[in-house]
Amino acid sequence: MSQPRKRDAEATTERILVAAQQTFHDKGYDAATTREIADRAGVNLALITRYFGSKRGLFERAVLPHLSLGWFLKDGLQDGASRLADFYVDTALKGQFDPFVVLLRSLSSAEAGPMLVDAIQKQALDPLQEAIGGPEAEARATLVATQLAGLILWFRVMDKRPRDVQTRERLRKMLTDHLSGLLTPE
Amino acid sequence: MSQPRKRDAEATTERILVAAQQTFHDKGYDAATTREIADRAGVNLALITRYFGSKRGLFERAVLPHLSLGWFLKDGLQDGASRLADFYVDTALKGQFDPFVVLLRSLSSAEAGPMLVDAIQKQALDPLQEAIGGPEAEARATLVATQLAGLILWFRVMDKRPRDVQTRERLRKMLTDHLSGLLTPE
DNA sequence: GACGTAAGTCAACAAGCGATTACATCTGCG
DNA sequence: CGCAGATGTAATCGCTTGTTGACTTACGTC
Repeated sequence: MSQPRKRDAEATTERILVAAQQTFHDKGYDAATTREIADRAGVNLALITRYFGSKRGLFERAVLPHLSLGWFLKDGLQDGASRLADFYVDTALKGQFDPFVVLLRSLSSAEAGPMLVDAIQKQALDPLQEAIGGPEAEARATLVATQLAGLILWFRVMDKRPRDVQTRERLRKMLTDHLSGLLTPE
Repeated sequence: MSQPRKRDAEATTERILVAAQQTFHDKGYDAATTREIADRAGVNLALITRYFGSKRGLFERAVLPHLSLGWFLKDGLQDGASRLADFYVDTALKGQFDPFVVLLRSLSSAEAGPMLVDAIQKQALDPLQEAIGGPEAEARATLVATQLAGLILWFRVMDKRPRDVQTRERLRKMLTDHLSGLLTPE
């Protein structure tokens, strides 16, 4: 059994990364302060600069790599519509780290905004468009992306997820139909 | 001919309001500084406090009253789908004041966020839901709102409006069909 | 033309921010 | 053991922010 070392750079960077994800999720890039991240990690403020160079460097490692849509695309587009609808309407994530929520809460940031826009294009939209294929791919991918972005905004950022199950069930069904028509040419 | 007065409180407040709309549109609530607003208005910084009490007071008068969907709902829902699609896909507003863009860029703000969420519910979503009517009204209104919010995000905040007219035309048509199905029960 | 008040100006404050510095302490290795 | 480098700490720097209060200037009235 390896005794947990009192000084362990690897464990410390990991604690900082997790604290950073939580804090960026809750506040967005600008409003999240390095002091709060350090406090949540139970770590001295200066260690953020030491291990990640800057607040920006921390953001690049804590958030940017997770913007991929790979978890969805890797299983192909069959059943894609219902899988997306289930995940975004039925699944209630209580404040858990979601990189797309970070994106929505960091749009106004002059520093983080451009990074995020670039990352989501390359990691999410381009692959989705390619997976759809055909001459209408761009239009279809845009509608899928904007519909999902709006739902994340509504449910997870503005916290307006419908209370009653019946409404959610109607929503899930309508959304499934809509996405299904968009993902697979009829 | 009334000579423009050198000292005119009414004109000054108006200049501040316009400058505030532009600045909040470009930067969101937190990132917009009172100094930049004052500069854009060609006005002394302290006048913002004098006329509006605080940055928050200025925001409440410059942005909140414009979140209504009245411009759309007043003509009823017939042709509503194509009117919305035209406006959000075809119309290219170059950085002009759009209160919904301000909302998207101010989500992370602890001060402005709650105000905006509350205002959009009462001024936009509730009226839309009532206009649609029927047992499915909430689900339908939610899908309309999230689809439009996503488009505003994509086109006007992230600046990802498709370049070529053909893609936009496809997009406009698909969106019209989709919204049409949502706004009027089939 | 003096004068009171509305309109506008100026310098400064306290608070919070990211980043840096100099110092203390622990750990692994010879 | 003894020491060099890795790891952690505390204090502080320079900067920007919203807000404030005292000051100055212009306008309308008599």
